Amino acid sequence: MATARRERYRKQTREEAKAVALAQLAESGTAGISVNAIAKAMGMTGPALYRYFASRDELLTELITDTYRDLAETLAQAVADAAPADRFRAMARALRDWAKRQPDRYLLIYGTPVPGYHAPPETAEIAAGMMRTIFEACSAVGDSVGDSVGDSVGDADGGADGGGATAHGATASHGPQPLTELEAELARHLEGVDSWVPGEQPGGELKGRALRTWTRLHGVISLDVQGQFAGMGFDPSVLFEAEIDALVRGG
Amino acid sequence: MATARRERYRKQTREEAKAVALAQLAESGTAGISVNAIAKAMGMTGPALYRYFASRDELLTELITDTYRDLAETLAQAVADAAPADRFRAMARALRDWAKRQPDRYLLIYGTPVPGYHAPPETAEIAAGMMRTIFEACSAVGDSVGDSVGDSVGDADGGADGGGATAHGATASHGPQPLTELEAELARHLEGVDSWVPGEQPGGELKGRALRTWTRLHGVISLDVQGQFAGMGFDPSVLFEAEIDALVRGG
DNA sequence: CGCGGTTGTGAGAGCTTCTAACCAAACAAT
DNA sequence: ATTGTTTGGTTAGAAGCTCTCACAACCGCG
Repeated sequence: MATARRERYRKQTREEAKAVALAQLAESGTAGISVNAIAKAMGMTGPALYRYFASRDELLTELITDTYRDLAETLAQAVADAAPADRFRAMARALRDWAKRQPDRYLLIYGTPVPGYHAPPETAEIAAGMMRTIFEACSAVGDSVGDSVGDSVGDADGGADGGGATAHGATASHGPQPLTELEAELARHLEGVDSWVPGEQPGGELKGRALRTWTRLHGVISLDVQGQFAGMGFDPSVLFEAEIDALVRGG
Repeated sequence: MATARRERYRKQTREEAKAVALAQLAESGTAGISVNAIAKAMGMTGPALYRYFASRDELLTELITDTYRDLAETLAQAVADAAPADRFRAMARALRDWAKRQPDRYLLIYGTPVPGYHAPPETAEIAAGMMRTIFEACSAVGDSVGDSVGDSVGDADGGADGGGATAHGATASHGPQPLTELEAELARHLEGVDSWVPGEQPGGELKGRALRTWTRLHGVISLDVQGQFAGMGFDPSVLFEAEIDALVRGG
């Protein structure tokens, strides 16, 4: 542990740079993040920062993975802290609260993808972890309410082929972008989730419920965060709560 | 009529520039749109284009309003063409088809807002028109199914104050950004919609249904278009249809 | 102490938006 | 037909960006 000082200092300035970048993101959007400006704000010249980040994209990537991790942890924490009966609501509200507290970071991961940027493998892993948390919360709602209606969303239209290499083949056929390694990774993680939920068939009811939960919550959160509700004369949080209720009722 | 040639030519090159910009958008995202590159592709130097567009932002704005108009017309057309009983499904499918056919344009209006960009007044007007179409489709679903359950989403939490200057005051209090004229305009249009639907109270059941329709459809479409479903081993269109069913059933 | 890797600097290439000055062609009017 | 004005295009240049390179300064280790 001799030269640990160097590394500590290095990590420290990296962290500082990311903090400044986050501030720039908050006030000027993704495109407002400038390596030069960050360096200047830190009291050094532009090219110096390239000793710490290979490129602007690498900095953005790190910002994104950090954000993913933060959100995933927040959600998991909310679920862990809540009583089993409240887990679903706790998860949903934690998601919205987090997004409203830092809209730019929400848009950073769920907004328009950065031009040349392609998500690194770590992202898929963390995203899968988040899906796991949502699954957990969804299965918790079953405990408190009972699985009521439940149309299977996964296997209607010649739907989700059984286990095994499911996602691999299926995705390659209809997916807009080619199947990358990270996506295969995510698929593996999701299969793990499928088999992890007791008594849950791949593509079954619970998966559909989790998917709907994800898309519906994202629907109101993303529109809200982007200000699309502005001037419409209603409280987005009321709409959000209504969606939670609908989901709990088993829609 | 005399100098109409000039204007015709002018409009023509503006249109050509926008077409090239759209092509650039499709392959490089929003940030990939470059005035210089467009001009070069049209066979002239960069600054020449500034005779036609005051700034890059103005070009983007025009792209956005065009897109809004296109989508609004597509939706309205789909609703008009369908039998009353099928109007809701037709509207929803038209929305998704349009988005899947040109993902970048969908993200252009519903993705992360462009850094410095602020929507022009026309946008609000067209957006209100789109909401009208959704309303129309939602009221049509009432004809074929009956209004079933229906929790009022607009007026729970001290909810939507009655008519008059509703949206104005309400939005200023909780909206993230300040109330601009265009937002007030949108609010007025929405109030018009409220009173336009026969027997509908402001903030009533139908408004909640339309809002939920919007957010849910956007939820699955936006995640799909951004490739967030990649590698998950299911068909997004099945999920979309399931959401349509849930909405029809009165969720 | 001295040696070596790490960190910072300034210069500069190549890109961007956008302004300024200048020139030519097309239209309008006397 | 010869003016004058408006419009479309050019090159030059400012200010910004990312990113590379060569060089100097420092910090820690032996």
